[in-house]
Amino acid sequence: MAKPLNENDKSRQGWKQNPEAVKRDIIRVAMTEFAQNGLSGARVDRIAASMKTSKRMIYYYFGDKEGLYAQVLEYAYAKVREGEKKLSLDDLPPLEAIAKLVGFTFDHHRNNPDFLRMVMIENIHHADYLRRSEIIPKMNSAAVERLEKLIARGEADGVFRSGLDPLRLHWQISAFSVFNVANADTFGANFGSALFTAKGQAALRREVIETILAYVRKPREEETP
Amino acid sequence: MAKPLNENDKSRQGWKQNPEAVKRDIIRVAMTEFAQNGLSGARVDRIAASMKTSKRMIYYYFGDKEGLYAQVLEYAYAKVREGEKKLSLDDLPPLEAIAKLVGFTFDHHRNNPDFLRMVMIENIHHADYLRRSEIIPKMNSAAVERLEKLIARGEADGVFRSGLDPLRLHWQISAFSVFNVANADTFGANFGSALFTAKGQAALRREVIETILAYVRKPREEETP
Amino acid sequence: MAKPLNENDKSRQGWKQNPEAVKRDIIRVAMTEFAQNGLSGARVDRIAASMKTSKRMIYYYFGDKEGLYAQVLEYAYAKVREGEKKLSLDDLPPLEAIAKLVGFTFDHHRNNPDFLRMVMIENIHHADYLRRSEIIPKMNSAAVERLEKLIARGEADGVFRSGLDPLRLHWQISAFSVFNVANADTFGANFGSALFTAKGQAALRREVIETILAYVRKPREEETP
Amino acid sequence: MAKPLNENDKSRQGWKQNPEAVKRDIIRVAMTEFAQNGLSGARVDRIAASMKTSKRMIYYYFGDKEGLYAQVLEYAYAKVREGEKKLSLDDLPPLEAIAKLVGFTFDHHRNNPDFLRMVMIENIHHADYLRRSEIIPKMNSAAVERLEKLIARGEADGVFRSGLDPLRLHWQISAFSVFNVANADTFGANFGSALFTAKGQAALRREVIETILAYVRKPREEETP
DNA sequence: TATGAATGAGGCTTCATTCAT
DNA sequence: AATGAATGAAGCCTCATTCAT
Repeated sequence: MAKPLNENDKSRQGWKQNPEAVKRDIIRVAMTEFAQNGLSGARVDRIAASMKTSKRMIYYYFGDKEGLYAQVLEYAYAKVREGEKKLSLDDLPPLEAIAKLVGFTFDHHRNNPDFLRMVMIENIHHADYLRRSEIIPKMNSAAVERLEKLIARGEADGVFRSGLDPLRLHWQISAFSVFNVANADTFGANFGSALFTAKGQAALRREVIETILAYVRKPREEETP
Repeated sequence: MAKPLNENDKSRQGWKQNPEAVKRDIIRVAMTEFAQNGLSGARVDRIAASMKTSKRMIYYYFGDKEGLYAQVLEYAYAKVREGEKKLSLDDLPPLEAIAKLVGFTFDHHRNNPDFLRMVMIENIHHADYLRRSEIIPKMNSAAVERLEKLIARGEADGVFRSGLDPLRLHWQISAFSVFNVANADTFGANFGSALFTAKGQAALRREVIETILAYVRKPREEETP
Repeated sequence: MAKPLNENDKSRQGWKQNPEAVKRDIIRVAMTEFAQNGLSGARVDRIAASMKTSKRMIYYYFGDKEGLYAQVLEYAYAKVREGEKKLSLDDLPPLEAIAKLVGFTFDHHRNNPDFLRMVMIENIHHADYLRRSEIIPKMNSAAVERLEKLIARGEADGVFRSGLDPLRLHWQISAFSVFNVANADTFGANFGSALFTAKGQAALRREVIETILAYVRKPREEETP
Repeated sequence: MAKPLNENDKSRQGWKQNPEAVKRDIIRVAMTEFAQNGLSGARVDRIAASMKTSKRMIYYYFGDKEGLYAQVLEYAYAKVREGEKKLSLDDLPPLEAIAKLVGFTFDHHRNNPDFLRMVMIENIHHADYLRRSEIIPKMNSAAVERLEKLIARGEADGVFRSGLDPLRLHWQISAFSVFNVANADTFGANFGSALFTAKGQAALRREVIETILAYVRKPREEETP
């Protein structure tokens, strides 16, 4: 009742005295700025201009530009890893589970381009900030563990090629899904944008799934004892 | 501090009066700087400090920092595309040719990490500078055309799956080869560096080739009429 | 981060509701900060971080940083002048009293380096804050008055040179005792630290006493009528 | 002829392209600012406003504020030590030479208050910048060496007390001469300004000389064998 | 052609202080 | 009486770029 509903109105300062909301606001705005311009290209003033609070708060809560960047990176990972939890594969036959996983990853990365831009920027910085994070490493085990279980099921069922490595399989799926987004601009500029239309992406998605399936699937030779 | 008067007899002051040599020197040094730090992270002063000539020459020959960056980008593409010409596939059976092509691309990208960093940086900049180049687009057709011919051969020989799209196949091969280098730092930080040791890379290389082959190869069902 | 609820039973929140104790705590902490860093070099945040109470209290009790500085200065003078009261010279022969006074002053200043740093800082500020104090001027008469009496005794006893000026004599004693502490760092850096070891200080102390005595003592020529 | 005579006219930029002149100008202006306000109290913008060149040059030539401060400190020492060379004592009898030296030092420090303010500021900083200087230590030996020679002469002539230590004697002379300037403001505020009028200073000067002489002079007891 | 000197504009960050509860 | 949150003003410094010779 007392608090104004219009959060975007800077003069209605109902969001004040709510540190978590202020920090979230800063991170949200900063993520766009960093994702678009990189660490050195980002401008603190531009971030401040888009925030509900004053520039000073960036330093109050994050210390400096790099501190803010580090937090944005953690936030980006947390959000994307959170989204991955939605996927459940346990009640599907192994090959269908693989197909679903690849399709889901492909879509998930497409839907989070800013996350992938942060990842690219981190690679420019040799993953220095990621390595310093204490929480990001904890988020990463799930994907590979899920694949580990799935491979075990597929091998037990006799539908998977033997000797599959979960980490390398994860690498392959990531390669396709990341490259599709992270390198879209240069690939498009070099070879045309056909692959990046709705139709082109649908075809690519099908093909990527098919490629992984073709690799994972047990070849005929292995079938007979 | 003081420049030696007699670096070696042949080149002593010989690079002066030779604009092309001066430009090449600048570009070579600038490529390292841009590849390591990105466009906004690169420092004109650092480039100048590593050069044989003075900072003023950068502006004399390239106008400004962005002009230099654009030239470096073109140089990077030219060098890598030049290297790709060494590969000849025509005298190999189609499947072996594919295997060789994938392996070569994987290796070639590994051997040119600075080129891939420039590509990532271009993606951060939405490929704006690449798009403005007049020479880069001309260099790119070869790869896809070569695949086109190869696919035709493979289909004619009855060893390739039907309906393969050369552009999408190029995309897949690129995805693996680019991701391997461009995302090595974050992937390594997230999942360990096992895949990036000499042994890990060899296994990955084999697997990548096998994956593409598994996809390209005509499946058993298609064999019988 | 979180303050313990039970620091120790007696003082638990006991200093609250006790404005004088809070002010003393602030002044004590602030004196260290000002003495170490000067007025402009001191940081309100650092003072606050070392206090038992919050930063807001500084402004509540002292108005602003300069107000706090002024109070710290007064406190520093009060403490040192208080210490000087311990010295009684009345029951000693005049020359011995001088020797004791010089030695005491030398020691007293050595034992209160923060006071002397405040004095130096005040000199940097042209003694502006000292001049505005209402209580400091009242504390200073004692030293000169004591010397006045002592000189009278010494002259009456015929052991002192005639025409001694108490203010100038106080100035001489101060010069030695203050310089010894206030300029120890630069003197040591320029000429080595030999004079500032325990042994060096002892020798210096003896010499300083001897110098003042040599000056104060009635020369032989004056002895005979 | 071609160069404008009016160096103060900013629009006549004849001083340009003369790095040494520019650096000297900056140092001269900066010394006033640092001497008046200390290191943290000094404002780069204020220095810039008083200079003939732009603020940017401070960073071009001195790196940062601390770098400039360090250079100013060296300049202050160099200038004062240079001035001390003017004094020659060799053709005077030892006691007269001491009197002249003390009087000269007293005057010299009075005439260079900004130097002494720099020294005080250095003491606030624990002589950190002085210690890092590579040239200041080399300037300091002269004063003590001169005293060493003088003491040797005085002892040989039988007019000096035996066992005089040159370093400690230098310390005494410095104590008086430095204190007189460095602590003038607080001493004046505490005890009145009588000692700092022309007349007061003359009396003080005489007394300081007399005090040192009284100490140095061989006492009567020592005269007879 | 070539260079060391010079710079305006704008970047990041810190500071003492006040606000809202 | 007390506090954590918040801030405007101003500080130091860096950058790509141009000038003067």
